[in-house]
Amino acid sequence: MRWNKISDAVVRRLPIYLRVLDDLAKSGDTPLISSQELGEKAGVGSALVRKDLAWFGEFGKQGVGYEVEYLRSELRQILNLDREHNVILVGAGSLGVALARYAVRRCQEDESFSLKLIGLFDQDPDKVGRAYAGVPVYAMAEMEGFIRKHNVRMAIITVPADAAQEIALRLVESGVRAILNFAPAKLILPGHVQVANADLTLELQRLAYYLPPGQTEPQG
Amino acid sequence: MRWNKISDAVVRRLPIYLRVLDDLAKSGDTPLISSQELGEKAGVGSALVRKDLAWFGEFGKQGVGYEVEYLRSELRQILNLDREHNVILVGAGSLGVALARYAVRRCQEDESFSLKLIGLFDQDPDKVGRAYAGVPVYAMAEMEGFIRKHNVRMAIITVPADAAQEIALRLVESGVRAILNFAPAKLILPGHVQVANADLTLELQRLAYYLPPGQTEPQG
DNA sequence: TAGATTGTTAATCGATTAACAATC
DNA sequence: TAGATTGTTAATCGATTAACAATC
Repeated sequence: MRWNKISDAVVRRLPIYLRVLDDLAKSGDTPLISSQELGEKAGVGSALVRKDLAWFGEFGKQGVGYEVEYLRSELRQILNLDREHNVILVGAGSLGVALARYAVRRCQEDESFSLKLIGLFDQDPDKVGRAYAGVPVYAMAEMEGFIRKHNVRMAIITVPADAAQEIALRLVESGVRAILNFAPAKLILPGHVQVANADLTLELQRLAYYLPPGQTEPQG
Repeated sequence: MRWNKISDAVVRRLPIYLRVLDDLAKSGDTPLISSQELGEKAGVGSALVRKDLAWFGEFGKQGVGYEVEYLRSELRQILNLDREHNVILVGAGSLGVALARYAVRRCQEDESFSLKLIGLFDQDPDKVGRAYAGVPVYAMAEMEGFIRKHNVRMAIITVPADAAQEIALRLVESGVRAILNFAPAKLILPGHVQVANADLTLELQRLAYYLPPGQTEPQG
């Protein structure tokens, strides 16, 4: 199956639906769910739920709803989460290592996670050869070979902002197609590469907008 | 100044513009910038740049452009980044600690960051009393008092998913108005509270959609 | 059958882009 | 003045919601 031009807004909601279905499947409460209920749990209108799903097929039954297990399995296929993907992380600083632990734990606990972190990369010779959460740290020079050897298509970038663009280009040239970027920098990459920005600074600064402009010091 | 109904999409771009202006101010290359250039550096159309800024005032000069320093200072005011905000972080696990280090470093390096992490909170009695990146860890029981005493309006949540909702409610009841949530859980909170979700799992799963459905194992 | 809920079309809403008069 | 670029209005584009016939 290949779907032409599904909008990014739609794709963004699919993992949310999947999470709801995963929880439901785990609890085993109900074998069926309506677009109404699924919408409520996902924080989305019921019409939008139906429309999103309808892009990919007819998964429901009129008058009945959606079979939880069936829809779950379909969503996993659509998201390519029915098989594992090898992932690497570049930049084994404290954030990188923390994310590595997080990803490894997630992989163990969550059946739908489907992403396997198989290598960390770092400049620092002291870190190379070590391992965090069971994932070895390799030297930057080995990166391209490693990506090709293990068919890595997804990477996480946690290097400083001024190194991010260069690293991203090296990743892409070696075959990486999707990047989760934590560096506070805009990556300029070919259109066939998907980038998700996890720029904490931007998020925090944006939140500050909503803070009432009052005193910051203690009132007492 | 108070602006009624500025859309979230607009607010989201303001920190991006600010970052461009900060870089420009630091390099000192040019005292003026056009909406065209600013747009290019921010990854946004020039018309949209002008429209976004026009919501808040008339900051440019026809035929000339925008004064970098002036626009920068206006944006900082609009985003409430012209004064420091006290921030706490709940959940001093490896991710929490890594984010703490990140925030502290950011605060030292980046003049426009304007957020000061003043406390970590954790359940684990072994962690309470310690400090990471110079920020002390407090017991959960002290949280409400601390928030009120230090007038904390913003918080970062890095606790496990099943604890997130309860923690969020406690934060909000004590006066927190903006939350950056790393827990993979949808927070249900009163409308006056702004939540930014940094749900890594959702981002990674969404990226998997774009991976070509080929073999995951080495081709060799 | 009667009641419920899907898949889909049409209507609405909101955000982005194009265009241009105003003006520096 | 002539050239450039803003601020703003109108046109376009896309995403969400409402409504309903089809059908389980």
